Amino acid sequence: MKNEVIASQFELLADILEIQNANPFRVRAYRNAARTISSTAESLSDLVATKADLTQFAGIGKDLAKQIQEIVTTGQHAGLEDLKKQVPSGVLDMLRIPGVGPKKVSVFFNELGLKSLEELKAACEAGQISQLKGFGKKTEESILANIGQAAEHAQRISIADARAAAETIVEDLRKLPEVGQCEVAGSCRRRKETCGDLDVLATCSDPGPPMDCLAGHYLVEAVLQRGETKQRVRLKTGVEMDLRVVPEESFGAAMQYFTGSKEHNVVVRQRAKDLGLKVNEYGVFRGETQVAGRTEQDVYAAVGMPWIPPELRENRREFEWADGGAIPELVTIGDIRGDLHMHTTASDGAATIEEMALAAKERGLKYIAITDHSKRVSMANGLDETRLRKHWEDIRAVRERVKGIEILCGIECDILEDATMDLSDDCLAEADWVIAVLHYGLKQPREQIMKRLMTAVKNPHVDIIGHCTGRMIGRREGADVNFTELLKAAADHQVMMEINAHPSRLDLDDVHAAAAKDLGIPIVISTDSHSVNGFDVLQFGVDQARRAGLTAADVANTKSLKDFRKLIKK
DNA sequence: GCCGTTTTCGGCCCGACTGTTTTCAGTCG
Repeated sequence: MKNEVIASQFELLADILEIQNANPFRVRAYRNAARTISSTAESLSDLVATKADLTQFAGIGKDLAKQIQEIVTTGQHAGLEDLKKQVPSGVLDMLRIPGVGPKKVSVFFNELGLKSLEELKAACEAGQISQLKGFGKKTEESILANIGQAAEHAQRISIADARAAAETIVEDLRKLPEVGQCEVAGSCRRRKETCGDLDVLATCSDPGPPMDCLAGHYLVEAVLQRGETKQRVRLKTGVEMDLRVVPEESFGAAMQYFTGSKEHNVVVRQRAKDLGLKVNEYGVFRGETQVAGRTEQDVYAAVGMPWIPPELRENRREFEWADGGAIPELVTIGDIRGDLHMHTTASDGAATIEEMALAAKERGLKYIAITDHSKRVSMANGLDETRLRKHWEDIRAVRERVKGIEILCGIECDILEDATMDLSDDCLAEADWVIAVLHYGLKQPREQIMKRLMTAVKNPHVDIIGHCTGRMIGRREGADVNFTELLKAAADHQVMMEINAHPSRLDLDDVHAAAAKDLGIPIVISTDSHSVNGFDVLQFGVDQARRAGLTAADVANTKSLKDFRKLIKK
């Protein structure tokens, strides 16, 4: 059972308890637990099987440990099943309507007996909602206007789309003479792989000009809220953006506050409280006196901490590192010297070997591996052994012509559904660099997926596992991988792990890349380029590595080719 | 429901905006 399955049961439990007006701290305990569980690299299923102590995890106590055990061993949660009988799922759907929360849903369900979005819509149209105490016409209209959004799936956008939109708007706001500083905050600044909404901060003595600029921006569809300091808009892509305008002396505090994550900030504010201080978006205060706020460095210093890179602000290990006085010096894009996953016209790429090599050289790379598809990926014109050997000859010929960059003869070899490799060992043995990947049969049961991955890891010629789960973010789930088993085997067999930099893959994710690092497994950040522009995605892979707390020393392709080769097992 | 070098009980982060109200509750981030 995947950790996400357990986490989603706790989320559901929290939703129902909220509608039932349960103790809000109890609700939060369930949400915290859900978050902890889904961001844990180890499989709770496996931990339960080995009778490990689950209370080792923050936010999991005796009671929740027992509940997890029940879910894992019986496949369900009896308490949750009871609660689901009391609150129909259609009632929970109402929580997804913007502006509608548990209190309002509770009134709709308990006083009007509404059990679905359809019934709620009909009640609004009949004017029943505005008759309720504490409700008025505006609420009724707002529900009607927003109920459609609840029916759709809450869509998060990729970090690539998020950055493109947010950075465009920030650049335009900065052009205003009245605006001082302007920056992207929120999950986009933390480089989370997807963003639910966007946050932008600006300093300006008068919030009017930046707000007017945003309201009239070509990317903006509608203004949803506008107050003294905060404006909320919906972009034409459907994603919402908050603009906050703050004074200069509060900019650092506002950046800290609105970069989040929420969980990180809870800890920061708790620590401030312990020191007799209060942290809000305007600064750090002792009583009425502001003691910090102009820069983020000042804010962290005031609560006794070094500045923490935004990518680490998830309340995972950053506080432990800060307390130890050693925040890791995270890898940067400038550290990357080689790219070890790319395609050419030999399979499904758009550029020739030479064009890719020249483009890579122009970007300052010192070495690359050409890794076209193997024959199983027929759709992508994958190579059989005869074509592959000819392709490698072509690569060697390009080596002679293009100087100043080293080119490895590689292959992206499929791990077939029956747990054999798509190419023979003899063929793989001739390669400089072998990436093993899953493309097909991603929905196979966990046992078979693991059998396939273990075949690859144990193969003497496989150097790295590429885009480990095969997920496409927002489009399809990845394979059910037992990471504890896989990473241990990779460490034992000297197999590296890839962070695929494509924004819809970013696989390994941050949590599993951190787990790989802990085991000493070299990580390679690769672009999986299919054209000369494909190299542009490198930053997203580096960002994922930074979120995992990786330094340049943890990333194999920051090394010279000579030192990189020492990490290859053969 | 979790958690504890002031604790096993009594805490659990903080403020803006909206809509409904005459001072605040609900929602959101």
